[in-house]
Amino acid sequence: MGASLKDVAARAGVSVKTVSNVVNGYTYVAPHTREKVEKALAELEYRPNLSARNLRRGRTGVIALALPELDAPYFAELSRFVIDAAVERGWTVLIDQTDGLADREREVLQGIREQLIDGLIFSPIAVGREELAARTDNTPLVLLGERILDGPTHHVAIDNQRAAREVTEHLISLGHTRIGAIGAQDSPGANTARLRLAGYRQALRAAGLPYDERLVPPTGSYHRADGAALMRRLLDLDEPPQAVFCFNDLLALGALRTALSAGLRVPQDVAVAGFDDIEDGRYSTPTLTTISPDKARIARTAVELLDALIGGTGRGGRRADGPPEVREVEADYRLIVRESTVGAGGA
Amino acid sequence: MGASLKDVAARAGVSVKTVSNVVNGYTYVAPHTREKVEKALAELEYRPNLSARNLRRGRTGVIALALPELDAPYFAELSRFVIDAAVERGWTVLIDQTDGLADREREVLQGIREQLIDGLIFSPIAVGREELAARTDNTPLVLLGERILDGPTHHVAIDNQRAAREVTEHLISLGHTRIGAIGAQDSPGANTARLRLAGYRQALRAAGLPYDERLVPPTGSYHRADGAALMRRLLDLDEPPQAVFCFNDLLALGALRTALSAGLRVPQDVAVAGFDDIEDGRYSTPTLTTISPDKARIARTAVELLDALIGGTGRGGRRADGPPEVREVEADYRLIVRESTVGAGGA
DNA sequence: TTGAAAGCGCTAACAC
DNA sequence: GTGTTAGCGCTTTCAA
Repeated sequence: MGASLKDVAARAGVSVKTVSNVVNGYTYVAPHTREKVEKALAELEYRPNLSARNLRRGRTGVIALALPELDAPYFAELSRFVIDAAVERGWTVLIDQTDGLADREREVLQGIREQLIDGLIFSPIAVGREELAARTDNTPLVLLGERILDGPTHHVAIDNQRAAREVTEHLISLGHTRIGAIGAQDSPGANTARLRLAGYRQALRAAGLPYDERLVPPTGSYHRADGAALMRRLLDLDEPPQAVFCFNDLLALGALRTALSAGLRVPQDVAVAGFDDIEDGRYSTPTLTTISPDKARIARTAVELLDALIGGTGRGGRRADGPPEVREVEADYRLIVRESTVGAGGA
Repeated sequence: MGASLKDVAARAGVSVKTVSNVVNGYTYVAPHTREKVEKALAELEYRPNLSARNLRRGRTGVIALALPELDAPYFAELSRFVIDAAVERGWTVLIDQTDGLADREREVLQGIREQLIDGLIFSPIAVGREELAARTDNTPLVLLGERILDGPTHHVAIDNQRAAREVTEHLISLGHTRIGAIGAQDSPGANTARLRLAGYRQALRAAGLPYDERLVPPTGSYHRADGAALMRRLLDLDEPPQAVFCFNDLLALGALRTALSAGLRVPQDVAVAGFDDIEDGRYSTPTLTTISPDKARIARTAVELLDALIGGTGRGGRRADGPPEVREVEADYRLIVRESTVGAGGA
């Protein structure tokens, strides 16, 4: 173990407190003393022991980011922004990967890492309203990417239903009347799926189009493989859809692959739209029409909210104002129309 | 702040030590006592304070994973495996995003989070041999994805040069004689780039093909946009290449996009190969020929190595055997031939 | 089998 | 300006 404050104090011939003062940048240290201390600090290569500091301060400067899968591009992109925002405010981020498993998510809520983390940013998949309400751990929590409930939990999300409606309306405006959807889910927690499906149905209804269950095959997960498999099913129907709205870009990229390798032209033979605006969709051929949530904004807002809840900065400072009133922040999004729905010459 | 051992002890009418024994699952606690204590534990919803435990034990159960960008698919996929492997062994993982910046990487090496983490897995980009050697912090370290040097640093990597040679040989075997490369870098740290370029040149030389600098434009970073821009440059040459080896899949996907939207057929007009085998390349059209490093294996090996270096498990156990002799682990990889070099009918 | 008490390294109230 | 000291919550000898 490295040198402690005591060691440094002994070497510099001063008290522990003085060394602490220097280390923490307090004023009122005589220049001469400061110099001596800094010399000792350097010679001994002093590094503060964070465990001790945390124990004393009652906070760790660490927040946890719990999400389903780090390797799903949407979450990877989001994480990058969350970490950026957190680091900017002096926090260190610890990652918890739940794989969308209900048990793991429950563990996260009950605070496996409690006392190690000062706060938690959590993107739930499987867990629903009841479990959130049943939470006993009182580590500050901000929910991400979902409007789970109107309960007592702070969260930041886009309006999934409205966004889904807009995508569907876009497809309808293109003249399509037979529009499939990939991404419906049965599981109880699946809130995103439910909202996006609701938006899709809403748009159909408004346009006087029928809702055909065969065009909305359910899926267990949201990976490319699922999109590819379900697209195949849709194309095998007697009357395949003219357009397909996928509930995320991964599904859409899988669907795209299936359509293209079946020899279909996209969007001429079948149009495809996604959701999330991951970078892949900006470079696929054709490029992907999608909903683009303001990820940087979502991440920043979540961190700021959490920061306010914890009541200070990761560096140990204290906030004057109390916890914020706002508990539900709605983030912006944009519909981005690209080649997969409006063509472009190529492919 | 929650209940402490002392609170529990008071409530159960026993000493702190006894509660500690129960919490830590020690033997030799009378059943009756244990019962009492467990009751108190439950009633008070006791959660151990990790800062205190860490301070006492001298370890935190936390390791850091430092990498350039969480949103680059290769690193996202790798992270997922590193976290999986770490959690399996009782470690919690904290993420450090360096953006490939030399300064940030240096900070990582000097141990910004020292005393908070028991070990570090680091995927360097900018930093080179000297800086690694100059490291003073002695937190156990395992390097990832690079064979930086034959110095004193443990690492796990694939043979980049050999893999690059194999890809190039594959392109040559297809009859191409004018083969470009995208991904060369000038910066001093850029070891991956150097190794992959060396492999490329080696293959050309072995086949008696000339090395043409115009076919190897340098790049600052490894994103899709860079691949797209450089591909445009290659296509604008008087004699554009018949095939292009991109030093990672992101560059390749960008290059693919440029080629396709220029109306070229891939691989008929120009073949494209990548490196990393990220999932995007398995669903792009055409699918991407690439080098597939065994990421799960790399991650697991790195965690095991680190675990051994630290000398115990994250749960606080102790290892009997000393640190391992092996310092350089070479991971497996495979060349995966897909449509972007050998066609397939589609596109 | 259980208890008392020291001390991990640090911060902060208080004294000088 | 600087020093003394208590104690954060936990583990761990050492005694009982």
